[in-house]
Amino acid sequence: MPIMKELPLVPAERALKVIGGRWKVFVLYFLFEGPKRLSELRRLIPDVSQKVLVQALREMEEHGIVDREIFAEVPPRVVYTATKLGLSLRPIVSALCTWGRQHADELNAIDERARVSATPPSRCTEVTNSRRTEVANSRRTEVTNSRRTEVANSRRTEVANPPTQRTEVANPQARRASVSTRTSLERSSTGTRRTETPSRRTSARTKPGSDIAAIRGGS
Amino acid sequence: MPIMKELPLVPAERALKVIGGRWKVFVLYFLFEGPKRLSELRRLIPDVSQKVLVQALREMEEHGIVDREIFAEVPPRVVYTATKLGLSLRPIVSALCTWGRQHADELNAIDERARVSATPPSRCTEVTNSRRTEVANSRRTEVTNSRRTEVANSRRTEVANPPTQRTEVANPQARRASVSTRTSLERSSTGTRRTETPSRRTSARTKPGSDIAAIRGGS
DNA sequence: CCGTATCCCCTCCGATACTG
DNA sequence: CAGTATCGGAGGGGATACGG
Repeated sequence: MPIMKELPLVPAERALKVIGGRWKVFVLYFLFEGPKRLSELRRLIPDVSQKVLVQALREMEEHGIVDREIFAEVPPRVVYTATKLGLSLRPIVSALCTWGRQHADELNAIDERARVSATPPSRCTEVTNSRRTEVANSRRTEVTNSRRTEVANSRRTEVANPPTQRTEVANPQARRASVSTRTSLERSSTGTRRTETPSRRTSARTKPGSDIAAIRGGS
Repeated sequence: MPIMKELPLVPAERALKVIGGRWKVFVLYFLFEGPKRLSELRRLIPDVSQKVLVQALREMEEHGIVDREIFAEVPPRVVYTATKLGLSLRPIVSALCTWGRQHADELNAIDERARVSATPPSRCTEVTNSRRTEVANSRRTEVTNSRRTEVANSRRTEVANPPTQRTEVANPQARRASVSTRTSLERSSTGTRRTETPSRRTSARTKPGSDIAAIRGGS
C-alpha cells in the first residue's frame, strides 16, 4: 500500500499538489538539465534525506512527470528523467522563481523602510523581521491598524545556522489597483459538473477531491 | 506570538510557500476579481473553516500580497484586497490552472489506455487508478519494472462525496526528450552568498531557511 | 548504490466554542 | 460580522538503521 493520494479536481490545486512538497522544485530544476541518477540528485540537493527524496521521486513518477529507468548492473544504477509532461512545468517553475526573487526584493524594501522610521535604540542581536504598520483607510471612519508591528523570529532548535541576511532596495509601494479582466481559470476540464444546490453545509468531510463547485468558469 | 515563519531564501521555494497551503489559490482567484469581505470569501469558498481562512489571509497580508482594510462601523466590516504584488501572481495562478487541467487530461488518457489493455474481469465498483507499467530500457541489461502496477484507491473516511469522475482523451506519450536550454533559475537576489566549505554534513537541522547553497546560478 | 522501515516532531487544517 | 482560543487528527519530512 504505497503512496498515491488522489489528486484534487480543481486544476490549480492539483498543480500545486504535484509540484508541492519541499523538494519537488529542486528535483525538477535539476532534471530539466538532463537525466540524473539518484546519487547525483542527492549530491545536488544535499539537505534532503534519501527517504524523502525517493518519496518525492515516487510521487512525481506516479504523477507522470518523471520517468525512472533501472539498470540492473553491478553496482545498481537508476536514472530519473523528466517526462514530456514534466518538462512542461519548466516555464512554471521559472515563473515561480522569478516571482520569488521579485517578492523578496519588494518585501525587503518595505521592511527596511519600516525599520528606519522606528529604530529601537537597543542592540539587535538577531534579525528582526518587521512588517507593515498599515493604516486602514475607511469610507466613513478612520481606523489605525497596529497589529503585529514587530515580530522577533527566535531561531528555534538550530545550532549554527547561517542567518537570513537581508539588504535594502529602494522601491515604492502601490495602494489599491483596479481589477477587472477576468481570466477563465479553474473548472475541471472533463466532466463533473454538478449544479450544486445550496444549503449544503457541515456535510461530508470533502477532504481530498473537494467538490468545491465554487470555482465556476463563468460569472 | 502570532504567525510569521521566515520565508525560504530560494526564490522558487519561497514563491511556493507564499501561494502554498490548501486555500491560498482560491482566495487569490477571487481577490483577482476585486476586493472581497471575509463573509464573501467564506461564501465563495464554502469548504474552508473560518479559522483557516483567516489564517491564510493573515499570512498573505504578512507576505504583502493582500491588503486588509477595517471599517469600524456597526456591524464591523473588513475588506481584503489583492496588492500589486498579489496581482502579479495572476499569470502564475493562471498557468498553474492551465497546467493542472492539461495534466489531468494526459494522465487520464494514460490510465484509460492502461486499463483497456488489462481489464480485470470482475466488476469494478470503485474507480481504479492504475499507472504506467514501464519497461526500463537498459544500456546493457533489460529490466522489466513492474512496480505498483495497479493501485486501487479506496475512498477513505468519506461519506457521500461526489466521485471523481474521469473521461478519456486520445493522446500519445513521449519517450525521453532532449534537454539543454538552461534557464538561470534560483539564486537569492540580494546578498547571502557564502562560499560554503565542503564536508558539512549531518550538522544543524537546516530547517526553515535552508542554506541550500546548492542552486547556484552557474554551472 | 538504491531503496525501505521505524520513530518522532511539527505543521496544516478542521471542528467547536467563545468575544467584540 | 469578524475574529481568537483550544483541541485533535493526518500527513510531511527528518534521522537512523537495515536489506537487496
